[in-house]
Amino acid sequence: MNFSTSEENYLKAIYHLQEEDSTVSTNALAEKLSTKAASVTDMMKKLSAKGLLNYTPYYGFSLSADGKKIALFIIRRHRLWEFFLSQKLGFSWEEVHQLAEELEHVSSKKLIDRLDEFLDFPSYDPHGDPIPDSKGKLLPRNNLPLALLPKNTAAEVCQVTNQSAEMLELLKHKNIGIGTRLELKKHFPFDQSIELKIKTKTVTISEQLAKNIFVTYEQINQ
Amino acid sequence: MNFSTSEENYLKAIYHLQEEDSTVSTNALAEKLSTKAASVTDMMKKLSAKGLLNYTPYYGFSLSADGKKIALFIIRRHRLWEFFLSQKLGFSWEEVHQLAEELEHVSSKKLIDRLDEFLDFPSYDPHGDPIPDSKGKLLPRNNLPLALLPKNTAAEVCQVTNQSAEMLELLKHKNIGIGTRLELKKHFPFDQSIELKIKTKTVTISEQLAKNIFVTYEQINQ
DNA sequence: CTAAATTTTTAGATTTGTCTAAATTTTAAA
DNA sequence: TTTAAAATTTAGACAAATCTAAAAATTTAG
Repeated sequence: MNFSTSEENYLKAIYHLQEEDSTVSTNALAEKLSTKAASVTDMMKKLSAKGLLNYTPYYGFSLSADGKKIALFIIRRHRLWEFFLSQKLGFSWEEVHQLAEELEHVSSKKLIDRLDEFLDFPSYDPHGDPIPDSKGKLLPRNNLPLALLPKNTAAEVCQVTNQSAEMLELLKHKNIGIGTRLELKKHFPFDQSIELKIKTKTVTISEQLAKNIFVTYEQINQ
Repeated sequence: MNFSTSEENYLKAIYHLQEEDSTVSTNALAEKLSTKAASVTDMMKKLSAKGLLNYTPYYGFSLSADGKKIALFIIRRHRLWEFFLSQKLGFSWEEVHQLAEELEHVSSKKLIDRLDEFLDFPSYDPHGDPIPDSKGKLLPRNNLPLALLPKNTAAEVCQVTNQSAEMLELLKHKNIGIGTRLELKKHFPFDQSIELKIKTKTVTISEQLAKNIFVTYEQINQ
């Protein structure tokens, strides 16, 4: 099935509002989408009829299993484009979102899967939000300050706080960005500096820099 | 000014039809866009009112200077995306067009200029059609079989005829694709093989392969 | 537990892009 | 040069997505 840009925007907005509250109200959605309550009601009838929503008039709505699946694919497209714009085209994190809002509606699955591959299957977008994989699965967001990463464990940079020009310059020089895969090798108590392995190289990072870098790694099944 | 997807498609179609005939008829445009003559007339009134067309009812239409400029920017977006899809995501030349039809309507100038830079400012798309530069200028299309390129002249691969898997495998091995910059160094009459310089490397090409590769180079101002 | 306030839905209108069918204009042919 | 054929435009309708204003349902407060 194919959806209009407008339908997709509604599905995505409902998904995000559901992260806060399991049921979404007409007004909340209208505000999120900068539209009017009456327009929301109209669209809710439409999405309900397509089986994407659980909707009881006057009592709010939530995504059905189908609706949730579609929302995750839209979010996948959005976040992969954000990653591309940031990593490959050098856009700043503020610019990336608006552009991805447009690109996300190009819906070819093959295109998105190829883009994913081209980007080396990143798990997190430039804002540190997880990117659903090609089956719609999301990694849990378990961001960890780099300094707390267990040693010799494959991890991925998923968020970088502080976006000052100075810090970005330093990160660029060290070839570290969102999606960079690394391992923590050594930790020196004297100045809290750490040594990382990135691909085959060894890189040293100061305490100040490490504080601003967050990583995730595959948790061992418990 | 901003244009709807539909307006953009009309402008682009008129531009292409004008390459054949300087004036475009309602029916020709309707057929090109798989729509009805009445819809075309409606849109022509709209584009006329915006000053993008020269339009005399019953006598066809042509793009105004403004309309042409906009059409060229849309074509720029289309062809840069085609180049990206082919070179970076590995799509075949048949698949590329349909996907670019959607991507071309994302209209941020900054995005397209960055994409252009990322792709290293290619002059030709995967079909060998010239890509307008950021000012809307098109290189003339002066495709030349690789074997006829003057020696020691910087040139760019702009078209590859024959898309058999075997040939693509060979091209890939030799790191040759649309946009590859090269110079002809030597030509051996014995077997008509040629030697090229690509970046800093020397590459040998058989007569059969050379026949399928077309290049352009900057003509000296005459 | 009623009445006011709030939220949501309905009714009816608007815009964009499209369509069919009818009317008009141009072109071509006898 | 008149008339039939072809091309184009106009008129009127429709679907999608939106809006405003009014009506209906729910919530909250006294």
